[in-house]
Amino acid sequence: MKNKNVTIYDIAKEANVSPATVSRVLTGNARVRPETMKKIVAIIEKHQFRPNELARSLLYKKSKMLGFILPDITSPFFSTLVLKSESYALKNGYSSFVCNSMNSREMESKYLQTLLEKQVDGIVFLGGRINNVAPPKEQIEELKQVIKRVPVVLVNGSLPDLDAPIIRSDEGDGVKQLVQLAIQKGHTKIGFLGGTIGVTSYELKLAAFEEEMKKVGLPFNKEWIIPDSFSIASGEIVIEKLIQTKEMPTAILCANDYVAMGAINQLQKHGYEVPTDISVLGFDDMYISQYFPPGITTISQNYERLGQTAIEVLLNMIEGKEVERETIIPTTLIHRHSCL
Amino acid sequence: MKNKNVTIYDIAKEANVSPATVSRVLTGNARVRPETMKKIVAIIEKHQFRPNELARSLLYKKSKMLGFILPDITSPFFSTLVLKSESYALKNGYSSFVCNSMNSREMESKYLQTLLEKQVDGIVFLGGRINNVAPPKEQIEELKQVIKRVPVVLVNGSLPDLDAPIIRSDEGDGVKQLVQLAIQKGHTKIGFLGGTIGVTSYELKLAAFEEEMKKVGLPFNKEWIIPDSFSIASGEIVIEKLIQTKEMPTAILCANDYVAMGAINQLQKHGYEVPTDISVLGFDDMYISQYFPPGITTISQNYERLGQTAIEVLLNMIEGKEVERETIIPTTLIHRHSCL
DNA sequence: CTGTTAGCGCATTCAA
DNA sequence: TTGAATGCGCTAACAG
Repeated sequence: MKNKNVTIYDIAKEANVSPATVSRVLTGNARVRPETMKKIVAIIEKHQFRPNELARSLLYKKSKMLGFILPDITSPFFSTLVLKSESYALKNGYSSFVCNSMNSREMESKYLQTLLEKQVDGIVFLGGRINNVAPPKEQIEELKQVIKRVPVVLVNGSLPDLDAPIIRSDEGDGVKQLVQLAIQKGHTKIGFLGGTIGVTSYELKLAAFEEEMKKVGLPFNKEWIIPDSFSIASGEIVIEKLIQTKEMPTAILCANDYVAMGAINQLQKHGYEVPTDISVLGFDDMYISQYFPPGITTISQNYERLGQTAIEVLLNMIEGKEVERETIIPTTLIHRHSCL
Repeated sequence: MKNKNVTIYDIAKEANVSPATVSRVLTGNARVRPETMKKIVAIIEKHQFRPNELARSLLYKKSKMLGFILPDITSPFFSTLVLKSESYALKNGYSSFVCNSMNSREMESKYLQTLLEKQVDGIVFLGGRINNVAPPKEQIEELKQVIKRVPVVLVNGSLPDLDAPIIRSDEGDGVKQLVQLAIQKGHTKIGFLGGTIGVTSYELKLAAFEEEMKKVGLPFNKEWIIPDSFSIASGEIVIEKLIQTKEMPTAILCANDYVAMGAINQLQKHGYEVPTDISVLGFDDMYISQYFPPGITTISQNYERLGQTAIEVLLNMIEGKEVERETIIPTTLIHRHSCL
């Protein structure tokens, strides 16, 4: 069986001191006579004693734990963001719970409760309900209750009438950069493919696309706006539909790099070469994108800054400081070879 | 400021009962008069009261928390595995800490300590030091100390002389299936590319490759064994080297799908068509692999079973049951179009 | 069925 | 500089 857990009492007894003194050397919050200290430290080492953080948390009313709620860690966007955030949180002494909701609202609720019960000091919410254009009232209400108890930050999303700080990358501006690039390369017939209707990341990008197209006086052809979802398979589907149209665009913006990959594949199956016959632009700059032939021209979200800022804001809230209601992280155009 | 946390004492006072009674309705471990129950439940609802799990953990000496130590959640292998594991853990009432060590031994050590202090009930260790063929003694020793305090399972790795259960997928058999497939397609000149020397996943696969080649009496040409690492870039590098050899193989096994992708790209740059000129076989069956032209023939590790089994074994250990020292999960050949 | 008490491991008063 | 006592929030005896 496992070692019975050794506590400060055991250490104290062995050192012939009181538990309080052991606690003092552990925290360093009070002076201890050097010899006593040395003796205690030796015994701590000997037993490989580590203080029970749970007990401390109970006392301090601070758990030094953060929760992340996200749809699916398997998606490069979320995994990269979590990686950066977690690393920054650790630097500040916080451990991270990762909760995959699988995009289910019930799971989100369950995890919200669990995180509350575990007494996390803060929650980072990504995707899911905060990406819905019209979320049900109960879902908003639930989160409203949560933020009364623990600080929450929203990344790349929002919820109407919810007073929680938002950290988001400038997706709209990213789309505009893409449109500008296409125009600069001489394209005038530009489509927008993929993305899920009702999901903010799609609606936002589409709105920016329409705005930019109209601003520069280019035709906004509804036939070339074909939503579906954000997967590779979706990219294929969307090309099948595009091919049915009277006329093909010469450049297409895709809702993300997955859609772009599916699109490129499917275009080639139909004999279109990318970028010579048609230019394809992505979004997100996933790890594979630079290698996916011919190399996808895309927008990089600044994951490091996005993650770090989210944690920064969250920690500030935890410390009771005032924080920005919304922080926008710029996006960057990555030139590669899928746009000519 | 935040709501002062309400406790069972507050609930008890408001309901004119003792804290113990409130606790009883919370746990359901003892009968409570229906009316009392109703009253208490109402007050709990009213305050949205949730019991402090930290306090419970302190009492039960069980935190219902699990820790995962892994190099990098951004890698599809790890993220998929974590996703499956976490979901299964949750079904059993456990929350999951995810710790990205970035393949640094110091980070692994730090996280090990943190997890111990947080009183996790068990640890899943993936990659990092347990994937080294010859790890330093201190690293083994450290883990030996850890397993004295908390159950640990090792996934797809091991540490000499460490008494911790191992769950691994049958990588060796996977390689053999690949070799068999190549032979069946008429190949006799087969190479093995990518992978990092000194990392078990490479050494293991290479050994299986050599064994199988010799078993069927095929030439084991050392020129066609070119290690590097497990990245896409590595696949490109490795092809550059392969092209320098006197003679090209007609089929290559790659250490994983990333290497295969890089290899396919680079081969095409040199005018080799996959699979008509050369067959390329991968390993891991990542999400992109089916879409990466021409569709990568590869080996799927059964992530769901791998993850679930790891958690199962860990939970059994936590409950003090005897467990298998080693569990092997079979791998599956996925036929696609990169092997002709 | 319900209340009282004690203790999980720790840090912090307050005295000495 | 050190020790004794207290309480963080909860549950499990033990009485009643």
